[in-house]
Amino acid sequence: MSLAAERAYERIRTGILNGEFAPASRLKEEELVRLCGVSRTPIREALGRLAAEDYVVVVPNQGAQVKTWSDADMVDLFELRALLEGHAAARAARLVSTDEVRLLQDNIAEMDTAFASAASDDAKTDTFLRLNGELHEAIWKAAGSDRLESLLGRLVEQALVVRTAHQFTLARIAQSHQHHRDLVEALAHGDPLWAEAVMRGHIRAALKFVRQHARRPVDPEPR
Amino acid sequence: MSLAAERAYERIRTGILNGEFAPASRLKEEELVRLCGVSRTPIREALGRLAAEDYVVVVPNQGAQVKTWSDADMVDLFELRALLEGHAAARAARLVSTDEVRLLQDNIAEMDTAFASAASDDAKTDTFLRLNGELHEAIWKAAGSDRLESLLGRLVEQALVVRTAHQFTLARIAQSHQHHRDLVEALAHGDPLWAEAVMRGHIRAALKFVRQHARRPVDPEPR
DNA sequence: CCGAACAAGATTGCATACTAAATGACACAT
DNA sequence: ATGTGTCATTTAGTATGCAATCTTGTTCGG
Repeated sequence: MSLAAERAYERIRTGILNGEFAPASRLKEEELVRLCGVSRTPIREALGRLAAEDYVVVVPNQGAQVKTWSDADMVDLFELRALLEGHAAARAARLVSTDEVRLLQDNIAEMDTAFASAASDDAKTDTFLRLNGELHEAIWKAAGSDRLESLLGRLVEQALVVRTAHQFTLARIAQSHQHHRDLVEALAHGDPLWAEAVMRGHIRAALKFVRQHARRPVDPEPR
Repeated sequence: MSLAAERAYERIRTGILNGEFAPASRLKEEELVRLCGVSRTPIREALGRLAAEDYVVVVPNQGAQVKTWSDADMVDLFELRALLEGHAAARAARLVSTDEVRLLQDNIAEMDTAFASAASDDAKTDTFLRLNGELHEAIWKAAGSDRLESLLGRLVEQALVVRTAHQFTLARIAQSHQHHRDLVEALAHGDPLWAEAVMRGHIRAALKFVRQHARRPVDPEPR
């Protein structure tokens, strides 16, 4: 996908992730033309890709709508994540190199530092979100399966759609950070069963958090 | 995706699955225009979707190529299948209805009949392939997760790309059929662990078969 | 007052023309 | 003879126009 289409894709995707386009809101092509500064052809290409990645649904002759996720969808999503990220953690425990372990330990240490600092809670949350993403991605990569890595990338991004609606508490971050600490310890020991168990627990805790703080499901926009 | 694009998609996809377009062969848009009888716009839409589903790779400004799968890719694919189909079988064992069990038992019985008949080996293979597909899909559906179902659909179709290269022996079909029989028994008993174990073994046996009969990987077409 | 049919407007689907990029062949220099 | 630069050809990327379809507001009949 080249320049114009790529730009449109990024722009629309970002808009969905940060809530600029509400769930179930309709995405009209002409509207997006004005927004992205490209013509309808690359817009359509971008929408097709977003549909393939489950960000939007495209109904023939009716255009695209931002996809809505039911509570059951979320449970499904996190169950799959637990299964696949657990699997990835187990594989990573077998395959991870000492260099990669060192990077993971650095990640933990950096978060420890951020906790100890005098920064605002928001700053700590931002740091956590960044380090969280880096740590998970490092584990996917260490699992040594391109397919698993890309599958997880997509699944997790879909979970991010709802995250904007949540406030992270420091307690929640501390809990998550402890999981990460356990995870890295399991990986450093090369213990697949341990790593898998911790990862599954980690994801299920995230699900519980999301469900507790869930917004009501949004009704489709009337046409 | 609407009429023209849908037709182009089906046409190209079928061509890839049945070997008309060899792995690594280049798919030029004008060529496909003549073949599918639609203009370039829906062709591009179809190629985009095929790329999202990993049938082809699209390099910007260089067009589309039929994707090639390395041996390691295949191992990866079947490992994921074992994990996810095992998971689906376990869920299905908990959720399956008596009606669905009856349909699965009918499926087994129909294959028994086909085995006992005087039909040619090819006819038996065709029947097996159909019933095999129906049985697996029934289990995915019984697992009660739309996301899992669609994920498995895509994963398994990718495995089909290599299947055209293989001759099924009657012995291989009989082995697979016995797995199916065990699977249905486990589901009828509502035993998730049993169902999952059988399914995992079933998929790993399929991997062994594919690898034993694998063609050499194809080099990308020179440009 | 409600519902169905219709018509005007809006929006998507598809084709095509134009632009930009990459490939390949040929000539030239080394 | 081989490597390199240039240019023609091929192919992909994008914009736009027209046709087909859907949406919606309105009117007419019940």
